Parts: sequence; structure tokens; C-alpha cells
Amino acid sequence: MFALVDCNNFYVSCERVFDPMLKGRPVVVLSNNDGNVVARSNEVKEIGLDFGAPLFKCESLIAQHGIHVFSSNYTLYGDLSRRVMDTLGQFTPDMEIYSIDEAFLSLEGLERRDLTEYGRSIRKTVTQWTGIPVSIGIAPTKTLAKLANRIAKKDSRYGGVFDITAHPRPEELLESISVEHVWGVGPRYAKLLARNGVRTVRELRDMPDRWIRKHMTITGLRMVMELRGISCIPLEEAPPPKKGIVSSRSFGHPVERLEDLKEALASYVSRAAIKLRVQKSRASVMGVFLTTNPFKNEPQYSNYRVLRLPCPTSYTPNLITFAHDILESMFREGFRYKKTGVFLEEILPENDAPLDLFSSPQDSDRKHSLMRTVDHINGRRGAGALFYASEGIGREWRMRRSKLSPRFTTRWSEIPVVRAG
DNA sequence: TCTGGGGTCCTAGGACCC
DNA sequence: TCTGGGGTCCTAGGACCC
Repeated sequence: MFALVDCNNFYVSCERVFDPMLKGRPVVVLSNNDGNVVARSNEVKEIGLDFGAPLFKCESLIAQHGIHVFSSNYTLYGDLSRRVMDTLGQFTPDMEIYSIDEAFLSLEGLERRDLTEYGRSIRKTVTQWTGIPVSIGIAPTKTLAKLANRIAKKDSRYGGVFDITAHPRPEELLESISVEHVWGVGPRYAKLLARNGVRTVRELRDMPDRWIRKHMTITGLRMVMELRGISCIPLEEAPPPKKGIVSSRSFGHPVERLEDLKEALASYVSRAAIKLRVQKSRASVMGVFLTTNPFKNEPQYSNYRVLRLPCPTSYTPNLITFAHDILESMFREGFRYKKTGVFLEEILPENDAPLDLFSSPQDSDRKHSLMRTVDHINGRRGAGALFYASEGIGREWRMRRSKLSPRFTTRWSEIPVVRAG
């Protein structure tokens, strides 16, 4: 058995933890650059404001309903996420952190208990310890746990915890849910299924294997098996190392100068390299891309180039140099650029990476320990305590975040003050 | 003025080999 | 008219997820 624990409207809930006045009020959180709405409180969902709506298209709705708007504050959300996951970890070590706001828990060995009760105790503890409300779905497979979670969230009768095996009429339940809500059915498959007369989860579950295999690949077949209660997607307790790492951002304002692009790119490379070192690996191939704003009616240019590195590395200064070389080779004067980014590929474990033919072992060790020290200091003092001069100081290209809440939990200077009386 | 930033897996088809 | 039978590796593109 699995439980899927999912934080309700996670980013909104994070904002509410430190400003209880927001409870019961309509709140949204925006994507990077204050572009689109990526999180909505229930009040906002009821108003009918869609997920992903560009901010500039919903200004009037925001004004009309007095919606509170926040820029995304990933430092805060990341920290609260860690607290939620630590809390869940108290209940079982057999757990998969699936995303910033979701985790699967294995309930193996607990089958004899009342799992709904168990779920309620998890839910209560998370709320008490972190202030974040969660919903919990319980089922024999991950795919069904996802569905159960949706029911826990939607149907207030269940009080945030729903065990699918405890439902008296499972056939009716599956018949009442439409296929597009199944984990693994996106808009394309939903259309394909509709064309073939499959509209409900029950109908999907009962489709012939051959048809599913043919039209939805092996992945689809696994999904259908899971709907039948046969577990095919195991818990992944340790996330496999990433095979590719991308780091990119849109700019807050159009950027025209090569120097500014180089600064921005250096900071993205630096972030990508940290991710590389966290998973103890090195990259053999680097790509850089550069693009103008396709939404604008103005001269467009975009390009990307790929470079095989002379030897796999995770050493930030070298990676920045290579990225700058690629960028300079593509850069063209006279465009208003919107975005640049770097990707790292052919990632190998540190131990498997061949030695650098062009530098001595001592030199490699020195680079390695320099990176370790920088990462350590940034880990203790906060990201960005140490950074590379090539990342720039002025950072004209920074993303827009005009409605940012304080980093309540990770900056001494931004910790909230409690006043008595 | 204003439209995010990451990831995964699978398949078909081409190039190339014997 | 009729045009082997496997293999492997790579890439592009399609589908999905949060």
C-alpha cells in the first residue's frame, strides 16, 4: 500500500504560514519573472482564474476580487518543503520525495491498521509542526494513490484523507472520474481516448492490453495495470542521478549587451555546476542557448550550440569559460534578448570520469577542494555568499520579482518579529 | 510593459555493421 | 514483378510530470 501526501496549494500555503491574515482570502503566487499564475488558493480557483494565466491578462480579476499576489519565493518554499518532508520521514523511512510538495510513503506492514486513521495522524502532525495543510490518498498502487489524493482534496466529506480500499462502491467511484485526471494521461492521450469512446477511469481500466500497448506505449500499459491494482511503479527512495541538468532564466528586461548576457550565463552555469557536484558527477557535454522574445513583434534571433568538453568536469571556472566561448560564437549585435541558458549532458559519476590529460593530479585535487570549500561556505552562509566575479554585481538582467515576501526562515535579517500584547 | 523552469521515458527511423 | 535478416547506435520528436 502507498500513501501520497500532497501539500494543498503549496506556495500559497507557504505564504500563509507567515501571514495568517491571508487565510480565507484569495491568494496567488506567480512564476519567475512575475509571468504566470502558478499557485492559487481555493478562493481563487472558485473565482475561475486558470492555472498558468499570464499576470497581465488577469489584472482586472485581481483588482475586482482583491486577490493577494506574490512573486515566487523559492528559498522560502524550498525550506518549508524540507520541513514537511522531514516530518513525514518521522513516520516511515520508506518514502519517495516526488516533487517539492508531494511524497509517496510506503505503508507496507501497516495493512492491519486503520489506514485512514493513520493518515489522519500524519496529516495532523504535519499541520502542527509546519503549518502546511496536506491531503493524503491511500491505495495499493501509486497511480491509484494519486487518484485517491485528488478525492481527498476535492471532497470535503473525507477531511483530507481518503483510502480507496475503504470505499464501499469502487466501480461507481472509478466511473465518476474522467480519464484526464489519471496520472499519465495528458491532453493528447485524453483526446485519443475520447475519440475511442473512453471517458471514465473505469473504462480506461477495462481497455484491452493490446490496444493500450499499441497507442500509449509500455508506459500507458503500466498505468492501466496500476488502475487494476497491480503495482508496477515502485517507490524510488533515492532519486537516480540526473542525466541532464538545465539552468536558464528569462530576463526581467530585454538584454542587448554581450557583457550582460555573459554575466547572466555565468550565474546559470554556476547553479548548474552546483547541482552537478551535489550528485557527485561531472558533465562531458555542454550546450548554450540564446533567444529573443518570441511573443514580441520585433527582430527575432535564437540559436544554440553544443560543445564536447575536453574532459568531464564539474569545476565552475572552467565551465564558465567554455560557456562564454560558446555564447560569443553565437552572439549577434542588435537584438533584444529575452533568455539564455546552459545545459549539461553526458553526466558521469565523479569516480568514473577520466582524468584530465592536461592537468596534473595535484591540480585536479586543488580544483576539487576549492569547489568543496565554496559549496560549503554557500551552504552555511546562504547561496550567493560567495560568487564568481563573472556573474556581475549590478545584474541588470535579474528577473522581476516585484511582490516578493521575505525569506522568513533562511535569512537572519528577514526573520519575522513576534510582538506580545 | 507584461507569457516559467525544470525534468523523465519511449518510439520510429536512419546510418552503419556483418 | 521480384529486392535477406539480423544487430547496434544515435537522434528527433512526442508524450508525460511538477
